Amino acid sequence: MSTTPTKGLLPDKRLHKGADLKSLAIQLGLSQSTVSRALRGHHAIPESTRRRVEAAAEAAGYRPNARARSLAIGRAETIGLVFPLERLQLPETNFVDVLAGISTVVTQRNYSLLLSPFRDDEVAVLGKLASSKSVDGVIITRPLVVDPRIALLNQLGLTFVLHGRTEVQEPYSFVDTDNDASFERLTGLLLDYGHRDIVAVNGLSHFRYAAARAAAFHRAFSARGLEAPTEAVEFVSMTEATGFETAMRHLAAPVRPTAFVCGSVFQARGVYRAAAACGLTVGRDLSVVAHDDGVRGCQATDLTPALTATTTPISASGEGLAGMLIDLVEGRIKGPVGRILPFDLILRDSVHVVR
Amino acid sequence: MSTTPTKGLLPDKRLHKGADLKSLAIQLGLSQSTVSRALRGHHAIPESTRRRVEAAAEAAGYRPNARARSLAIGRAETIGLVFPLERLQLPETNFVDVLAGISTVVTQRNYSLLLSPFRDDEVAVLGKLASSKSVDGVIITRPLVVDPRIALLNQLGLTFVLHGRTEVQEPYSFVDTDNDASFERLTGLLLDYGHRDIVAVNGLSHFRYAAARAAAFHRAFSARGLEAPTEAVEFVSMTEATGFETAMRHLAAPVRPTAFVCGSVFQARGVYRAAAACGLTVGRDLSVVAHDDGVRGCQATDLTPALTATTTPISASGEGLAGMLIDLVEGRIKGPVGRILPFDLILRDSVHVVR
DNA sequence: GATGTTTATGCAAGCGCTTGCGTAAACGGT
DNA sequence: ACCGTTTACGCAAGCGCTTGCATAAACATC
Repeated sequence: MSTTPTKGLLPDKRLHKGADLKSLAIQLGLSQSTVSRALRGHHAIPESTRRRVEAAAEAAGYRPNARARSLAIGRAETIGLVFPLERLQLPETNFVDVLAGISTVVTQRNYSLLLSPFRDDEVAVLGKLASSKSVDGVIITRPLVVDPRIALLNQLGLTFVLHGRTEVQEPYSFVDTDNDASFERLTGLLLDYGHRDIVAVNGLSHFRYAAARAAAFHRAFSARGLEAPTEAVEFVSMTEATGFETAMRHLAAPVRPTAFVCGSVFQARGVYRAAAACGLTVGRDLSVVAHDDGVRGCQATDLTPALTATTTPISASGEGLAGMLIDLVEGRIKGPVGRILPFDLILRDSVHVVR
Repeated sequence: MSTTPTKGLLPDKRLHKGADLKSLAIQLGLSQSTVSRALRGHHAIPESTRRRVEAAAEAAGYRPNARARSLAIGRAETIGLVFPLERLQLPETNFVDVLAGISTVVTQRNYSLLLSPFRDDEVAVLGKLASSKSVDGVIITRPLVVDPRIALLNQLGLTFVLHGRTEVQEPYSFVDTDNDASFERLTGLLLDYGHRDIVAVNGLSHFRYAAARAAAFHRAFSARGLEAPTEAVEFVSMTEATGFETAMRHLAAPVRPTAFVCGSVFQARGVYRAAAACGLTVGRDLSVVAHDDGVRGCQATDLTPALTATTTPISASGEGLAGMLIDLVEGRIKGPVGRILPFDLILRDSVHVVR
């Protein structure tokens, strides 16, 4: 008879309440060490024993107590994702895709994912995560131009990976999309179509990506021996409303821009609305292009005319982040490392030629 | 001098690498027991000592090792959220709001949130969570009409809370929105406006909420001494496309329905499109109402005409779930308990009167 | 001053696992 | 038959915390 009482039919072995190592060892007439090693596929354990142990473990529905194991091996086999709670509350679904990518890889690699949202005090959350040792590493997001978290985390000795880049001396690992090139390409496209009075509807200037995009915007001009008009770059939030307002303001100016390059499809949608409000037809009287972060429910193709935009694999960046972080904590790779994901430019119908 | 070497300026105490209990105890000239108890605010520790210990802990940036603590107290102070990965990938942002609510409360109550997505084998995930003891309890979602997970979890002895309800004998705790009443109310509204040929665009029939809504739909008829037309309830997925198809099919039938009651704004949007395709004006030739789960980027007010719909506090259900689960695992309440969140009906312009 | 009661603190045994080191048995070579 | 070498496994010491049970000092009681 088995030591685990069988209540009724057990359609699945996983239904057993898990026993512990000790009971399993006793039941097998082996020591805990041997059982543990057999289960971990240690060498020095003959194939025959391993099989026997594995069978028994399977039958008993045994799984090592994760907390005890963590304590013993000194790793949690868990990574944390630290983010402002609002990223789950705003319309910006972008983050959710990243999250999907992260959790895919984390699960694949047999890790756990700890969600650590914060309202204001990210530093406190990071400190807590580090000192309570509940995770082996963290993913942080939305870097500022010069981001203080890099120094903090290095000092805390907490392994981390940044989603994006930042302009600091300290070493850090990251995964980012190629914002810079994307924006340069979009701007270049407009310039090559003859546009000169171009307005960049950019993100908020304290975020590094926005700063980078502004620089890229200007680079596109200089690469062609041109100079961007003054006050051509607007640093505003990533919403439809700001896209609308910004566009309205510029369309009412004495020198009306002929094109807008936007940081997101949301903003582009606002620009479309402004165009309509001004009696302009996008793709004929006004050109609009954008960087498309693949936001759900707000696709470049949903607009009329369909929006010419660059596109990046959002959930792939989540996968990249998680994979890199796990490699880092397991010591499979040595940081700092960085990875920049490419973008695609998809030409649609929102750009017209200026003669 | 302090035992923690100070590297440069420390703008924040949280920057210290956390020491452990032992060092802290030695440094204070106390035993680990006393320090531990002082930190936990145990009685039998005089105020003076407590202060001294707390100050030292704060200064050293001490936080108990979560894994060791878990092991010792036998609880993980962590709850799990088990869900199909696709819920993060589909346009359905509903789930994200629930998640936001959950993480808010989890954080507030000083717990951690473990995300456990699965691709196919939810049973395996639950079994693993249970036997590896990595969480104190789990939140499960999307109940079937008769959901086998209830029995499974009860057998595994894993505390859980269900988001929704199911028709099983076994005890379970849950938080749900008042689907039944909501659908009955919507249907009743249409009936009271004189509609009789009403089509319910419902969710897939294996989900309990869809079954409940179908029943509610019929209840509304019988409450008025009426009978629903045959094949009035369509069990389809919650997308714009199925809303469109379903509506097109019915609008092409010999007896054309005068109203649709939809399970979500997505479906309603599809119905609107179908109406347009058939040259019908919603709110004049055709009535549409829906249950609004508050999906972002697809609001009842975004449609033209604005959609009459019921609305429920989605993130509140997340908060309810997390709060209930934690109360349960801490033994503050005894299960099973259930909570049904109310809905509001908001009248807009998508309903017309049939004489 | 002997006895009972608080009050303040420490000892040490876990929690369930991993792992360095030790050892007995089996093996191989000469 | 003797002595390395594997081979297969067990012992026991942790990992860092909590907590039941002691203990010692201080105080009150008669």
